[in-house]
Formats: sequence, C-alpha cells, structure tokens
Amino acid sequence: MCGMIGPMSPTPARTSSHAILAAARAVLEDDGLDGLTMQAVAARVGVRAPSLYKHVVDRAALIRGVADAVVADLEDALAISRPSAEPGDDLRAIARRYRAFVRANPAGYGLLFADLPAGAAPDPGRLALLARPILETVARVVGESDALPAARTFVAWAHGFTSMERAGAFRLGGDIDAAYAAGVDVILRGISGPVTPAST
Amino acid sequence: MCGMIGPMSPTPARTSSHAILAAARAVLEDDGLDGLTMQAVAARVGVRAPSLYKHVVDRAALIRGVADAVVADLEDALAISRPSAEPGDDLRAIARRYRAFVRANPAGYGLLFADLPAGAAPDPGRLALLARPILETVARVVGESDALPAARTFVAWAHGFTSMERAGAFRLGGDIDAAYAAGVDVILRGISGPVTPAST
DNA sequence: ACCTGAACACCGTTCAAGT
DNA sequence: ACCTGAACACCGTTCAAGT
Repeated sequence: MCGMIGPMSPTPARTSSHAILAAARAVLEDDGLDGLTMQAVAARVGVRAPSLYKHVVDRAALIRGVADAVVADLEDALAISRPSAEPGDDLRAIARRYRAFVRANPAGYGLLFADLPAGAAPDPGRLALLARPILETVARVVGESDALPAARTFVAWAHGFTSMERAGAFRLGGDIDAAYAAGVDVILRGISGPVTPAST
Repeated sequence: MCGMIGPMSPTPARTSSHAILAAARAVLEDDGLDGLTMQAVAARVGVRAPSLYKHVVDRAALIRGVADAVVADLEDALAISRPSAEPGDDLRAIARRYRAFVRANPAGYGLLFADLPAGAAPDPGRLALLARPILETVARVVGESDALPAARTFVAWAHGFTSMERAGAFRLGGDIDAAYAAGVDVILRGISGPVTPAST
C-alpha cells in the first residue's frame, strides 16, 4: 500500500529538501561558502543541478536554509536543562558550549553574522532567540533591570573571541583556552560590580 | 622633460594600482563583496576588465589589497598619540575609535576576520600589529605579565560588539551606545580585579 | 511528476591583435 | 607598452523535452 505514504508518481523524487539541506551543510563545512555551488550540492545528493530547483527557490534560499539550521542547532546547544544554584557556573557552561559549537561548525557559524548575498541571511527572529538563555542567566547574576547591556557584553565577547579564534587571529602565543576561561570571569566580575565606571 | 618622470611609452597607463585599489574599496562599500567584480572596478577607473590584470594578479589579490589597506587605516585610527595619565581613559578612547572605524568602513572591516577565498585574506602579520596599542594600554592597567589574556578579552569584545551591531544583531531594544560604553567599563572593572574567579 | 540536457546570462581570466 | 574584443571555463538559472 504505497498509497498510504504518498500519492503514486510516475517518477518518485530521487532526493528531498532535507537531504539537500544536509548535503549543502556538509559541502559548506568541507569547501567553504565559495565551494557551496548548486552543482556540488547536486552531485552530493545524486542529481543534476537543475533538479535542486524543485526543492529550493535559489542558491540564496539554500544558504539561508543552512544558516537557519545552524541557528536552531546552536539554540539547542545553549539551552540550559537544569539551572545551577550558582548562575556564574551556568554562564561559564554557556560560554564553553558556545565555543565548542563554533569549533564543531566553523563555516556554518560563520554564516550567522556575515554579510551574505541578499536573501541568504538567517531569519533575524530565530537569531534573536539565541539571546534568551544568555539573557536569563545574566539576569540571575545582575537582576532583570541591568540584564540587557550585560548580556550584550557577554555575547559580544563570546562571538568575538570564537570568531577571531576561528579566523586564526590569536597569533601572539599564550594559552588560548586559559584566555577564554579568564574572559568569562572578567565579564562576570565586571558585571557583578557597581554600574558606574571603575575609574571614578 | 617627461623622461625625468618615467620612460616614454607609446601608450601611457590610463590607470594605476592606487586608483584601482581606491575604486575597489569604494565598490566594496557600495555593493558588498559580491558586487566587487572586476568589471565594476574597471568601469569605475575607466578601463575594461582585462586591463586590470596589468596591475593586479587576480581578484583574490585585489581583495587582499583592499583588506590590507583597511588594516593599515585601522592601525592609524587606533594609534595613541598622547597617552593619558589614566590608562582606562585610553582604553575607552580606543574602544570609541574602534567602533567609529567599523561604522565608517563596515564592508571593509568585514574583510578582516571573514572567511575569504584563498589568497584574499589580509596579511596576518599586519593584522597582528593592530594588537599593539591595545596590548600596551591594557598592560598599563594590569601589568605586563597579565596583559595578553586581558587584551584578548577586550579585543574579542570590541570586535564582537561592532560586528554584531554591523550585522544588525542587537534587536531587543535598549540603548546600544550605552551598552557599548558599559561594556568597556565591565571589562576594565573585570581585569582590574584579582586573577582568580569571582565565584570562589 | 520529476529529471535532464541544452541554452542563456554573467563573471574571471587569457591572449592575440590593435594602437 | 598598454588596451581591447573575442574566447574559454565556470556557475546560476530556465525550460522544453524525455520518462
């Protein structure tokens, strides 16, 4: 009873949106955004490039699909299942997982804040959801009213550090792992203090 | 005595490497990296695309030239002419100038830590020079021995904040200018404290 | 109903030919 | 000595034709 799965077709689809998305993501990590051609993706799923247009509007939409999938995965990676009694530990855990994710998905993560061709940028609404666990955790440190700027300091640092590391920008030696761990603590100490500048 | 300037030529050059670089930079800011085509640059300097290859190896080298020029300009923008008695004020000034530069050169700055086609990335040595004024200023705050990780926290934050702002990532409202100013102070307060984590 | 080759537009790059 | 049109390779995209 094939009919229970779907309508009979003279020629059933030889690929799917899901397979195309997975292939595109794999090609991106292997060969970078320039290597993410319609032909490369098509070859990976076993069809010719024109067939992709049955499932994808165009290359920009395919890139956006990959970017959105990366955002969703990062969201999962940052979710806090069981909050610790010490919010600072939760923020350290978020920082650790953030960096692990960027290292595991360097090219994919690079899509999130890059300037991409029109229509290829990830959904801003989904991207904004990433802030939630960070904002909540920071709020447990500094209180709701001061949480937004403090969370922005944290997320800017986490994004900046991991992006620069990904680009190979830390070239002056030293222990990068230690610098990252020290960074969270610098921010935790900084946001825990008074709101007025330290120098006055 | 034209000979004093250069050898006589049947057809003197109608453009120059300098003009091509300036045109490429302008095209980049106007139309993004995708719009930075050889034809667009050629049109801007008044020749046809093939003529560019008399001055530039290929498109990747042209992009690298632009990126290196941006790095050089940012280096100038961050240089501290007259150190203040209060190193924290100097770090705030660096932060302010860093953000102003990114806002004035959004597409150009985007080249510095992006994943570019092979051969298009800026010279890592030049890029590393950007760290010098930051490292020196941070050293005046925390001492030479702790300067490197502290400077990495600062530069990661500055890069991350300005990159995210450039990408339009701060969408939850609030005062972005204030969040940036607060961020420097968070880091200043954080690096001025003890080296051990705040939570223990 | 999906897949494909062929075709077209566009871009990077080379090169023989113009001046 | 520099510039150009023509040519080639490559990629995104469309579409008529195949099954």
